[in-house]
Amino acid sequence: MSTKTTINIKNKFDRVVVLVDMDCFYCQVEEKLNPAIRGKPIAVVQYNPWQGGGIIAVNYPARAEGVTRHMRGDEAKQHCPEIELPQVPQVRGKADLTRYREAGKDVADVLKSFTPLLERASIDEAYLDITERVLTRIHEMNEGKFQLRPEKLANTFAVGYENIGEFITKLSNTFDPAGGTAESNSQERLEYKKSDIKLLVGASIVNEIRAAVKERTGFECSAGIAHNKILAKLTAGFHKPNKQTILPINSIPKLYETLPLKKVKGLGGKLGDQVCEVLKIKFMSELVQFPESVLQQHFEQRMGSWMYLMARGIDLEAVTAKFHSKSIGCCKRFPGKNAITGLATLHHWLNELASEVTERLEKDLDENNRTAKQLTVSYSQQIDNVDVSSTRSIALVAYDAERIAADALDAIKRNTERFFASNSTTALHNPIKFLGISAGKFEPNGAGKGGGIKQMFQSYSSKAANADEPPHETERRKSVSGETPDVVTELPKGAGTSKEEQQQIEKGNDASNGEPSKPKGLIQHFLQRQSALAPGSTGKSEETGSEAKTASASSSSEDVNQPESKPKKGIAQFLQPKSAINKESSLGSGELSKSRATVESIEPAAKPKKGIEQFLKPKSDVQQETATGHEQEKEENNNDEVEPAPYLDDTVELAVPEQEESQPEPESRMERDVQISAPAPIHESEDPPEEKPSTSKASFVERSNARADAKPDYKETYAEYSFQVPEPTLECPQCKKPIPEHEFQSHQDFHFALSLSQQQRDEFRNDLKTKMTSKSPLPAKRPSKAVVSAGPTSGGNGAPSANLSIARFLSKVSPESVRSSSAEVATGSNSKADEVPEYHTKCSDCGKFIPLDSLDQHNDYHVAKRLQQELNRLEVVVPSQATSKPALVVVASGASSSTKRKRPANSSDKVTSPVKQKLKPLSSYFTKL
DNA sequence: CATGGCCGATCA
DNA sequence: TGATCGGC
Repeated sequence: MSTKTTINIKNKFDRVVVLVDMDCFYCQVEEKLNPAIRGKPIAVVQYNPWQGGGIIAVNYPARAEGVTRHMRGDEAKQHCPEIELPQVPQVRGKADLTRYREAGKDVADVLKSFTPLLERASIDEAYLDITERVLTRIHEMNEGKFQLRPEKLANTFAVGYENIGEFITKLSNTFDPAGGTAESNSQERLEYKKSDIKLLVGASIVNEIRAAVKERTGFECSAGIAHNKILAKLTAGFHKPNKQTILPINSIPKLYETLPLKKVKGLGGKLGDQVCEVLKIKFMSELVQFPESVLQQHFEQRMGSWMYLMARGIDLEAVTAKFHSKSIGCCKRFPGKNAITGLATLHHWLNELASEVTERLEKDLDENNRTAKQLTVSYSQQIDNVDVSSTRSIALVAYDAERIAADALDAIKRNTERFFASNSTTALHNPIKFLGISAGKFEPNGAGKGGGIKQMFQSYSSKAANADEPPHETERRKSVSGETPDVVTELPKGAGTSKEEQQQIEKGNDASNGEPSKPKGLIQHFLQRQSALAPGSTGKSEETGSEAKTASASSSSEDVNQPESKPKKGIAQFLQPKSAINKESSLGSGELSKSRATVESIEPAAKPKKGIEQFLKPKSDVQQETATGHEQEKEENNNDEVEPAPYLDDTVELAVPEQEESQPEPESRMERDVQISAPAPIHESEDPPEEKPSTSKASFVERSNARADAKPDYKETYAEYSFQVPEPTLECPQCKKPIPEHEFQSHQDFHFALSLSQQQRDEFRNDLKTKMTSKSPLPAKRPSKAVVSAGPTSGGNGAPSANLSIARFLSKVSPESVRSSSAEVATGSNSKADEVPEYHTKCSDCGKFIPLDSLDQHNDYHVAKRLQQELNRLEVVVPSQATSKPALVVVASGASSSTKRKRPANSSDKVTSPVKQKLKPLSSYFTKL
């Protein structure tokens, strides 16, 4: 229970696991926030003043111009002068990510509406187990209630195939004369085929999911669809942005041949280096030769087993329902001369950090009905030019910023011998270069009786001082941890699932769990025929309490395996046996399939080595495309993304994927079905007539495939939404401009913000300055509840946060003066001048040209910086000692090689796409141990 | 001076 | 529990 939940190995390929990954998420968020920059090259930057700020996200237009992460803003401008560089908002002197967190939650909400089996992996990534939905859909297909039409698979790719049509063709072949050896072999192949069909059907669902995300949030994402989390994650990266990729089982071996081991999720760091070094290998494919015992002996038991299975495409980790973070924290670095050298400064920053966590904790309390019980303070100090980091955990007794800050300070003091410099009561002995505060160990609150959540909080925070039990320990708690029968996925402890959420999860579990025999008879219609053998029903989930948790997986295998006779239609028809022509032959990979027990005893089935190779090989040239290729056209299309969807006829070809030589049988049922549905609206966009003469020969998928690899054409892939009607606009009563409906509210905020008096901001600044000169960084105690409403809150830390949501609009100057001042500046934008032009003005402090709408933030930066330096100066200077050095000296930097956390040096080598490179014969895999 | 904040997992 | 690592 302490470790991760895993499924039974019998179900290793039974799940449909999806990783949804938002494309350059921060950029999209900024784009949505500021429509004026939509479609332009964008890089999101934080801490602007130094070298243009550090880039933390780059959108695809900017990537096409060579802009990368790791660059500073200035450098990006050199590569791409027209680039927009929106900043991460700063609050309390540090980057504030709430904007992105909220956007991420919006996305997650949409995802959750598709399945409760959602695991948020980061702010912009989530795993979904959609096995249940897939089975349902397959059932519907068999009953003729759903048709898998080509447009359902727009922007879908399959690893190892030229296009999705080829993959479908492959699946529709009823028998594989190819490898045609042992029965067990064909049995296995049959199982694989069933599994991969689930992926295909899953892809249609994922397309709907992504469309829903786009529709409801405006954000685009990519997805990987595979049988487990690791592979789904890996696969999601093969085609982006705004596309999705399937990883069929039989494509795994080939993929692995060119896949550097270090690209696999748990192997990206030191461990991966070690593995490569010890085993003298580089690619995933080379891993398969080592017995489990050897791997275990080199890399720990658990890890060894994991690697052993991963080498065979197996990852048993379940997708667990996890929506909320288990901890809420924030931190800040103080590099170089920014290191904290005085008590007051330390106190100041602890307060800032504590304020932020408190604010977020209160919000979390409201939303999730839980309270954190533990506080962890982490910090690093420089001792003899070496960074030493420490963390201490203490009880979190109240959601009170000052209390938290005080406790944190106390913890640091307690754990630091020689905290103060000699002879001083304010100057620190060791400069602090990093500070972090994090709250965790959440426990659910009782369902507040009658009262609102706020009362609950107050009662808690007031009595918490003595008792550290929350007011009511409750019945809800039981349902979470206790009695739920065999859960699919265990709920994270302390995930204070509130309200409907809990029910939803449980419902999901029931659904997947409680129905062992669902609608039977699914795809086997078209499969069963040639497989006279009764597939031994795979294990059910009941066995092994700790395993087999993913009931979805087990039930799925059940379903598929039920022999069944039913009126056919749906996919049965769709994928009906087409006559012989299957070009691809065997796809071996015997190893992949066997469970651990059996694997080692299996002979390396001599497989014909053509098979996979054959359809994997071409395509290489496509990805060679240089970034400069399709630039111009992109620029033009930029802001009028909505285009008619020509190429209707292309969709038809989905069913008739172009094959090198033999044309697919025109008579095939599959094709007929597809043609019938062809007139439906499609999701593929226009296609410039440059490659592959656009005769009906090249299928649309193929072209879009090329597209995918040729970066500059990212635009066209946005097409799946291109048939959407343009959003209606409303005229703004104030400025008379047409505003897209969904922007209207924020546009109103814009005017509201402008109308706010400037003095409000000035008060804040004055307040800061006051604190600075009075050397009292501690704000007056503020109400325990986070300030939500605006209004001239009297100073303190509450003020900036109150303005946060509209901060970016606040301007020192009135709208009129904005316009008039525009003359004196260079406008960085080249765009159509009629929409919200960008004005810059010169900062009196650093001389840089700053966009007006971020001038205040910029000024705040200087103020905060001065505050910090002033504090440091006062403290360093005060005591008698500490002397000879000028105020801010701090340590000769030295080589500072001491910095921990170095990054893998070669993070640059990329695996663009699996296929590529010269390959060893397939047989090299099955040499077995 | 310099990816900067994050978050989670693992191992002792 | 704390130190460290991995990854976004």
